Amino acid sequence: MPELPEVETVRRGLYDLIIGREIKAVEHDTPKSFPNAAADVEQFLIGAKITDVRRRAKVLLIDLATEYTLVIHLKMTGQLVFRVAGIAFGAGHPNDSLIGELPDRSTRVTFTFADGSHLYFNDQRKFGWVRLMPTLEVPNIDFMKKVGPEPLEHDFTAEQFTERFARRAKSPIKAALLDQTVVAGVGNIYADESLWGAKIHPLTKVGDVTKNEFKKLYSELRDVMNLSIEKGGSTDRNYVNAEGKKGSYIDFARVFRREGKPCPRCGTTIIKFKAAGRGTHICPHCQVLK
DNA sequence: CACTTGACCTGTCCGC
DNA sequence: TGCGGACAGGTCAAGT
Repeated sequence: MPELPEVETVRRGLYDLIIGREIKAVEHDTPKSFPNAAADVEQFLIGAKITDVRRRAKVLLIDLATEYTLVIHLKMTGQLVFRVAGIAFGAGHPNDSLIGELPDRSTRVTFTFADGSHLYFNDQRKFGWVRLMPTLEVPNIDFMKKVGPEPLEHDFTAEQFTERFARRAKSPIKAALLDQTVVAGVGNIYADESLWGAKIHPLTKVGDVTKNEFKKLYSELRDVMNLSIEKGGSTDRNYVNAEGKKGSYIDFARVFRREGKPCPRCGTTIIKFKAAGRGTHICPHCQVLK
């Protein structure tokens, strides 16, 4: 579910809500969602205060004063929702809330803070996970060692972006865009949206994408991700922010989940097919396979 | 090493 | 209404 803009939205929300809070207890319904040794939990999590909330690619990092970090991946259906004790943000709230009382049946991990508030990790499909590890070891995780640069960093240039694709010359551009070791944080929504913006067919071989097309793809990807962060991310099904509310980027999407509707640029009917193993949306007039 | 496919899970939607 | 199958925003491991 969540891609870079969604994870960043959760990060910003959590940053404002949980910094300085002290963890009093943790419960989980499945070891898969929280695969940590009880001794580590007792020593480095319980009683620890939260000092920072960071993000790298689609991974959330909640730093603790014990110099341990909660490393969290939401995968397809993960949610991290904060609730003040006794107050249900879901009930009686405007219709931007997707969930009601917590915990619910998808709640996998519950953190209870010393003041009685809670942080819930919900995950319908159980692909996601929360792991506790020393802060200094986080960069040594295989994923962190292999993951590509952050596309929204100010000093990340179009030239660097283009170079990252060089070794994937024979891949369809969409598969390479989704490859986290090329560039961090791109998922199915922003791959389709940025390829439409740059007028590139998703099955175009990387080696056939011109320098100018890469330049356009680079700026479209950054624009679409920045716009999404501004809109609080995309809620297609499950995604909610740290307060349990939906994001609205999907209302601004040009092709994603808009099959059968007109292309906003030329009016041609948008089609959906399978590319790189994923549902893929294009305008067949604007995006032509070379 | 580059590239593709299937697996991991649960829920929902669509066609019969 | 019931049931089987396809599909869902992400990685991994194992295959070629």
